[in-house]
Amino acid sequence: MGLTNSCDVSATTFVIKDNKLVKKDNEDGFNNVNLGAGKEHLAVAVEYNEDLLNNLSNQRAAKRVRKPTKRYIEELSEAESKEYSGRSIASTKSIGFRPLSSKAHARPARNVSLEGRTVITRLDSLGGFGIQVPCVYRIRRSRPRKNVTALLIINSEILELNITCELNVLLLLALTRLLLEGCSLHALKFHPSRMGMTATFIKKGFDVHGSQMDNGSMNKVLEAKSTPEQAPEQFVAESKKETTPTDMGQNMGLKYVDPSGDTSDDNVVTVPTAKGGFRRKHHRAWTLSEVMKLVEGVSKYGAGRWSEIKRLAFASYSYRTSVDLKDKWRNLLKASFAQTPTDKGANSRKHPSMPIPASILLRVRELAEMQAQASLPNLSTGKLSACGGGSVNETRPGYL
DNA sequence: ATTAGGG
DNA sequence: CCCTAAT
Repeated sequence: MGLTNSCDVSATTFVIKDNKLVKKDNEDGFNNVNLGAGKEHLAVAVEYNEDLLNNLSNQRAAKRVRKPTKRYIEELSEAESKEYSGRSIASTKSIGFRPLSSKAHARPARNVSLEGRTVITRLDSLGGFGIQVPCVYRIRRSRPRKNVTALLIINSEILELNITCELNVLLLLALTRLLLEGCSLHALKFHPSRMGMTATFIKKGFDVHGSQMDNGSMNKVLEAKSTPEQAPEQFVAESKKETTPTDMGQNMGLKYVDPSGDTSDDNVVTVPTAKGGFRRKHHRAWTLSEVMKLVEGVSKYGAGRWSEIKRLAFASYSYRTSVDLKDKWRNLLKASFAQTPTDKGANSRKHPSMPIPASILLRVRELAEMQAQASLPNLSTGKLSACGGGSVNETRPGYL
């Protein structure tokens, strides 16, 4: 199984030989792992940081004070990369598949303990197999900050796979299925694309080096696509149907199903950073319905309960994070209180985005005042202002 | 993991 | 929208 990582880290190639996983260009050492046979004990787990037990927060009485923000990236990236390369060199073997102790067995448990580490997982049924996936799959819009270590546990053999966050779950699931189906892999290729990462599984018997990839006439090529904004649950197994009837089941892939019908571009623009570097910035214009949902959410659950609102009102919008909601609310607030006057340069734009209906801004203002009241232990028997709905300060300061 | 704020 | 600091 040739695993060619064309990403940012080093490329390593693996090949499957007689049910053994063999590192391609370095045939010695650790890397013979039995991949064949049995389907019973299989688990896919992804390690995740666990030092956090959510504290129920008390009332935030005063404004949180913050240390002067230390600006990130370049300064830090150097240190980070230094650390990373150091570690990487120290354990070159850990790049790619690596067998670990086979202590951990499998009866699907909530936590899998491996060499002192505890992996917190959730049992998930995918394609009829018991597969453990991380409890929390944080969706990051951009490249994951750091790699995570994924563990593949097959027949008591444990493979460690270092890949980047967004990619791992998907790939592991796809790979797992392939292995369970008894499909012998010959190679696994990764190729980054605009929309994320694409992995191609090549069935055994296909000589990658000898022929062209796109030729693939009689060869089974399986694909798995990963987009940073997609959650694993949104993938469904799919049969590719281009096989002879007898080959059924050997040809499968994973296909993404976008709930919002948005399979397309994510509007990424690169903006220069203060330190001369660049960073990517996504933009997704807020639609009116999104704004309304946000307002509704705030009215129901209260401003500040962003994760709640996200879960309950924005479940279908994978790209709106709780932070996005918070930011948008802040903007709405600003807009709703922005007093009228002379629309500034805003409307001089060519295609001014649709202004937020005054009614909504009004609602925002009401909610804002309401919540402000609620959080303050008012001394004056707070019957003072009942959030008078009649105030009319019509403006159009806000835009979607 | 979540939330508040600054940029 | 992105990023960090504080919870």
